[in-house]
Amino acid sequence: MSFFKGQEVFSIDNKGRVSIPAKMRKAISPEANDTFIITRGADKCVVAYPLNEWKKYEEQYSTLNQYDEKNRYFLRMILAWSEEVEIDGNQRISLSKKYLDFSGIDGKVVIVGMMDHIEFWNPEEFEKYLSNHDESYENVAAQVMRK
Amino acid sequence: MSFFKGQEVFSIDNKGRVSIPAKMRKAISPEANDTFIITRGADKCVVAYPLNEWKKYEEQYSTLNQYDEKNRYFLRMILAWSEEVEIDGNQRISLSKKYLDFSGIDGKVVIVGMMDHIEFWNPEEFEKYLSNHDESYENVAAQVMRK
DNA sequence: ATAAAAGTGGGTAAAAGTGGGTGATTGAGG
DNA sequence: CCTCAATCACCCACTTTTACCCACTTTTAT
Repeated sequence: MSFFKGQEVFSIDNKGRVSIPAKMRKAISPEANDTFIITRGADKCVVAYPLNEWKKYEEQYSTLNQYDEKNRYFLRMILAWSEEVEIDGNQRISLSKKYLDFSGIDGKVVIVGMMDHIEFWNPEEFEKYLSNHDESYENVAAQVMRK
Repeated sequence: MSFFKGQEVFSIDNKGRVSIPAKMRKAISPEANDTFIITRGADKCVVAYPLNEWKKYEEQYSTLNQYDEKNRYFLRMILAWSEEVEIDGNQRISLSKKYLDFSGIDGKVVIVGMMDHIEFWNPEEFEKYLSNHDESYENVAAQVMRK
């Protein structure tokens, strides 16, 4: 199982191409078959799951009853935003326009490793996100990790 | 098994022809034999099942008790609206008039991958559908994916 | 210090998406 | 039964986007 971590600031060129940081690349399982699934994050960022990690979610989705209205809505939201991309010969993926628009990414991008996936942020948005949390890191950590 | 995903905005010409998005085309199994079954969706959209996926539903349908009035209604709605089409030399299918009328599709169409099938929406109707869901995506996601 | 790997940028051939013409097929009306 | 119009299948043509290759600079490893 993959476990991504770390943070990098990389360029994104005018074709939407971003390199996958070498350190994170090492965490990709061969089962991913050089393929990522891109989708929107819960926050204002774009996320990329290696194929093998994504498949775990696919399995869950397939068990949902499509005759239920709520389930259909959920599936449409998830799936409509999802797209499969392959890593090119230069270890890059390319993000299509809708993802750049959604996240406001342009020119520079912050890449964050988040365990089973990678996140792409507009650098200013990432800054803003961090500073919007008035609670101290220690406090949140204490709450989250309470047994 | 096929797994469609993604969302595209494509043109539909005055002959009713729509390209199958290349990304979704890659998810079609060869068993589908370049054939789709078109029918109406549960919502105001047109749906297309690759032949092999449709056959799974056919099996389910044939187990339904036809002496039950509700079952008969359901089967008539599904089957009366179903039609088989083949992908042409340019990777397109053509939607006959009744589907365009039902869904209000004209000129532009939103194509959504939904696991075992593809959906075709009038862009405005799709917008409306999304905005009619007052519940936030996170909320629904939390409910649906609750273990 | 040098070689290898990582990150960045650009050119080009192929694929994808879109539109139209034509001859065969069908089906309604005379 | 025949005719004409509408529909459809097939072919070709064009534009835009994507995939693939090469090249260069910077960083890392030995």
